[in-house]
Amino acid sequence: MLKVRDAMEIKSRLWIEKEGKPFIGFGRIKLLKEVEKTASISAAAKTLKMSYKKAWNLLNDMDKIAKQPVLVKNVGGKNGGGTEVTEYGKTLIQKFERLNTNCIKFLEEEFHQLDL
Amino acid sequence: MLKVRDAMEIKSRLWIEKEGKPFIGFGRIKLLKEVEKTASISAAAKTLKMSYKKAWNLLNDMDKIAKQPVLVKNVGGKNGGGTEVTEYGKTLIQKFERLNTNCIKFLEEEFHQLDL
DNA sequence: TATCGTTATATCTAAGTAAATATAACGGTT
DNA sequence: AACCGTTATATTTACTTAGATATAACGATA
Repeated sequence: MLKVRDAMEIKSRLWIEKEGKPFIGFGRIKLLKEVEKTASISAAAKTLKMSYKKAWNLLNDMDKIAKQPVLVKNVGGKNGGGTEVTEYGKTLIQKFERLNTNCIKFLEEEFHQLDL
Repeated sequence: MLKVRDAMEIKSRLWIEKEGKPFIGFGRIKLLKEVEKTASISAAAKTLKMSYKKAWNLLNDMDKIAKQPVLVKNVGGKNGGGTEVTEYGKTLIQKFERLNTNCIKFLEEEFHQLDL
């Protein structure tokens, strides 16, 4: 017998590492998307209610690990500068989100034919 | 062109919640397996280098959430007592580990046909 | 050359979490 | 009844991590 409403739900988090160090994951992709939208690290940090330092650290670590540049940062100049997400960075967002979506779908299917 | 050795690797963590509260996940299942092996919370905590309190809390929370008892705890008596994992608890271990294995396999396949 | 908002970076403070410590309760065994 | 090793629980301490704060560097623009 199947229950109509089962409060149990499967959750998952996935991320990609390079040599044991985190490269991209849920939080970094969310941040990267916000940078893409605002073209600014500080603005992205603000909307995500995250300190600028933390955002900068996350993005910088990611950029150092990536085989191609993820960000183009401009210091000074018009409006103080800003940060753009490269085409490579945009593909990272797309690929990670697709992977995550597929994983969730897979897990939902597997989980629903389980009785805990 | 495919690289022979790509240091990038996909990682995942999955867990099951009930009404927003964690039910079982990587750490709890690992602990539960150790309790099954040693028939003792304190012994399991010691081998996993975890404080008894933390182990007890994790197991107790899990047990409270489960629809059936996961543990049979004996206080006092021969050897001070001990803790046994119920048949239901054993099925939880099996099902979670199978789910996790399947998920990893799925992600590996998806990930390997990705170029980051 | 003064201004502005950003990136870049260090340092200090706070908070949340884990760990350590202590102690009570328990009930077969001796 | 005393002992033992466990479960059960509270309280205190330590630590790691996150957050706040401060400040320098930058370079187009006016």
